[in-house]
Amino acid sequence: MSNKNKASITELLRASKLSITDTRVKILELFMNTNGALEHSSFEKLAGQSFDRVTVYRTLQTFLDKGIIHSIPTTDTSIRYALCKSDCSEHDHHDHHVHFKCEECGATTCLEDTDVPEIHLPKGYAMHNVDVVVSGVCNQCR
Amino acid sequence: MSNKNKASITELLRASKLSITDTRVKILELFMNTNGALEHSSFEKLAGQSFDRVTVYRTLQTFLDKGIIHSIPTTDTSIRYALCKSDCSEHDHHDHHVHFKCEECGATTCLEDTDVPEIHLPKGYAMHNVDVVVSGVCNQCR
DNA sequence: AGCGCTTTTGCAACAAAGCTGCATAAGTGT
DNA sequence: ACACTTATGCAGCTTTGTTGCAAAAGCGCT
Repeated sequence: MSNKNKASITELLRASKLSITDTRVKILELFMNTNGALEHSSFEKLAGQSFDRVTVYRTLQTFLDKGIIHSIPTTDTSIRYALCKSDCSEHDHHDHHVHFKCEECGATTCLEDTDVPEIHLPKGYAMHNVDVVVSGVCNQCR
Repeated sequence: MSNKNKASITELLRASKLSITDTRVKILELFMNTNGALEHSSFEKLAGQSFDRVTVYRTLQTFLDKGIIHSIPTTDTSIRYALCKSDCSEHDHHDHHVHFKCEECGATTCLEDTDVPEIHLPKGYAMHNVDVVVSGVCNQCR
């Protein structure tokens, strides 16, 4: 982890009006070092026993509320989270990229450059958010 | 539940080479009576204690394997299931419609007539399946 | 209808994921 | 450095999902 990233983590937390704690810094470091989505169990594996399960849940929830991370829908029972791009915030959340889940390595990644196409709903439906999850084989696994 | 539906349930099970049991018939009835996706806890609410939790899990897994139902990704911890259209089967599964989750009533429905638009992945990615989940307010809740 | 064989079911026990309340610890502004 | 607020850790609990095994139900055959 470079000093540059450390500094930007501090900045990010401050911008969200969150106090800077070991847990939050560590979890954000993990997100930045991992190019992809993390589920809860990842944190225990990556960070060991260094902090309590409950703290991880609460930290993730806080980050969600502040728009620092977003959740990715899955067909299994765990919830995956990924860092939001810099132009997301608590009240203005635009997360219009495609999520890709690799069937080989299991990793879920955000394809930032793949736009979600426009979807036309039937009459009477109001659209707030669109999640697209593509499954297949990623460029690393072929 | 009409006799017509009862007959078609029997047919459906037979076509999938599954024996016809009370649990399977009852669960399929619940699917047919509910215009939308069901999560596990729904079955306990709708069917009461009439069968064991484990049986429900195993029945749903069997239906998934046979292509009778499909799972819908969610950002919460439970898995939702919906009936597949008649032209799905174990080996030829085409479930190219949009799923809609209403933020008011919480219901998840399949918008059979809303096609999933084509998505162009970056080079090196192979696409097997696309899931689209739109959240917003449904036509019933406005 | 009855018989044997296979498949399903129900039970018990377990594992993982997630939440809540409360006391302690750490961060923040002055 | 101090008081105040916020975050963490612990204990305990709920929900969700799984596995192994014995009993029960469904199915094909006569």
